[in-house]
Amino acid sequence: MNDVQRIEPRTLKGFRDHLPETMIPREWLIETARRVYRSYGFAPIDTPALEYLEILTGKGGEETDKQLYKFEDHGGRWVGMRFDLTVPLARFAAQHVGKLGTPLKAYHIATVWRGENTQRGRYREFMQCDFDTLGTLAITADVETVLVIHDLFEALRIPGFTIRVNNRQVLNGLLDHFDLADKSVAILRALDKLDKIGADKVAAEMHQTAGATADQAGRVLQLAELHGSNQEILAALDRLVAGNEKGQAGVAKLAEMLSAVVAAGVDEGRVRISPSITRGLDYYTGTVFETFLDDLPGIGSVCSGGRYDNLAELYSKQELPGIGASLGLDRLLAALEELGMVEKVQTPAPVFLAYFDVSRLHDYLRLATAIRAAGIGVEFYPEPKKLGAQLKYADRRGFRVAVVAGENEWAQDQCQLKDLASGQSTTVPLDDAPGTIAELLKASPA
RNA sequence: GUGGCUGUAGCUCAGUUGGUUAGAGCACCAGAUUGUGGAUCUGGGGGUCGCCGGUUCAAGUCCGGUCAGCCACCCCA
Repeated sequence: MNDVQRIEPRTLKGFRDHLPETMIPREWLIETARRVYRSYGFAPIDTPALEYLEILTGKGGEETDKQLYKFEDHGGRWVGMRFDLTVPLARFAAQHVGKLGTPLKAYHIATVWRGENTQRGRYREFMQCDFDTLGTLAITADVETVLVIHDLFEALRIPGFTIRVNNRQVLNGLLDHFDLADKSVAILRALDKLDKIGADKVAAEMHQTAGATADQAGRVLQLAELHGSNQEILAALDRLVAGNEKGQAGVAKLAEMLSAVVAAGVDEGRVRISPSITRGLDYYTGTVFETFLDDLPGIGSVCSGGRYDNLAELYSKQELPGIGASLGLDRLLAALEELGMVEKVQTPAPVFLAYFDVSRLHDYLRLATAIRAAGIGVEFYPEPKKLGAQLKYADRRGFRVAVVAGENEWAQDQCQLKDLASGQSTTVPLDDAPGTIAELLKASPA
């Protein structure tokens, strides 16, 4: 029995186990996202983890192809594990839009895989909570996307967050004007680093990778470096894109979106026009979003997305523009943990039932059933250990109420209800227990 | 993928120029208190010093490799 060959238990780099203390808040995040998405009429969908490799390659850019987990399956097919949820959604929509019709509003909460180097809040396996609107170019969809992000972070009770928005058309318009349109990916990528490496280095990179002249780089940077209130930035953008049709359209959309969002009741401070936000993925065409936590901007965007009007054309002749965003569940959770906003509750059931009088097993089980029938979760301790030890366990695991019943209580058809936070206990008739517990839980919400 | 830092008990960490049987706090288990937790005291269990190899009479300590974590680049949720 002791001479078996033991295998070291371990997990792959970037892949993690999830213990109850993190899985409980994780599920809460998922449930909250689900609730908010549904409240806007988004319907759940799911797609396979594996796709034909050709579906996944070349849609997000060179870099994403490098990070893709791919292999040959047992049938000799080249397959890849989904890298995000947007590309599979585009395939899904192309395949099923005939049946589902448009506009198609869907949410998708699932795991994705990227074979890149790990860091805090960056894993090789992580969960995204996407919601998307397909089949409409209307600005309403862009507006709603911001509203959903806003409602989501409000529902998550996150006090400080900022949704940064931009529109790629603004910059692309300028690049058309310079005949640099085909280099827009390289330009945007360089621009995205503005906050980190500064204007001089960005200009140098633009020259090197996109062949932009110093004057052109300067004009682009001038646009990206704008700061001030949303209105000031919009006014400045307006001047910079004067005479450029596409750029003007982009600025107009930004303005229209912002005013609609404010009209819908969003505090304008939550939404900031940020001309340097461009997103690294190649498929975005218009509006783009990134959401940062004010207290932990360094961890990066926790909810990003944008408009991708051409993505589905790779799979279908039908026009299928889309817009959506993705909550980075695992990154957000890592951030909340670091900010001390994750409560260390280790039990999903609020009530603890001590096993005390061995001869009354059936009575304990009946009592537990009655409490559960009232919609309250109960954990029954499996062993008739010393009461003190059981209460200690209940305390450590974060139960709110302990139910204690021994020989004396059973003899009188009663039980003791103990509020574990205050230490106060009351004795009630067995029949009243579920109701009284409900009141106790209501009186001291977790 | 590249570079830097780190890796000793479940957790946070000590460990002297290499030198007996590797320690502490917290956590865990038992008891003091045979029906009442979060306090105190006493006792107890738990360590292939990440892993593999090398140098040495001797390696937790030095060297190489490897795996993992963190940081930067890159990119991104």
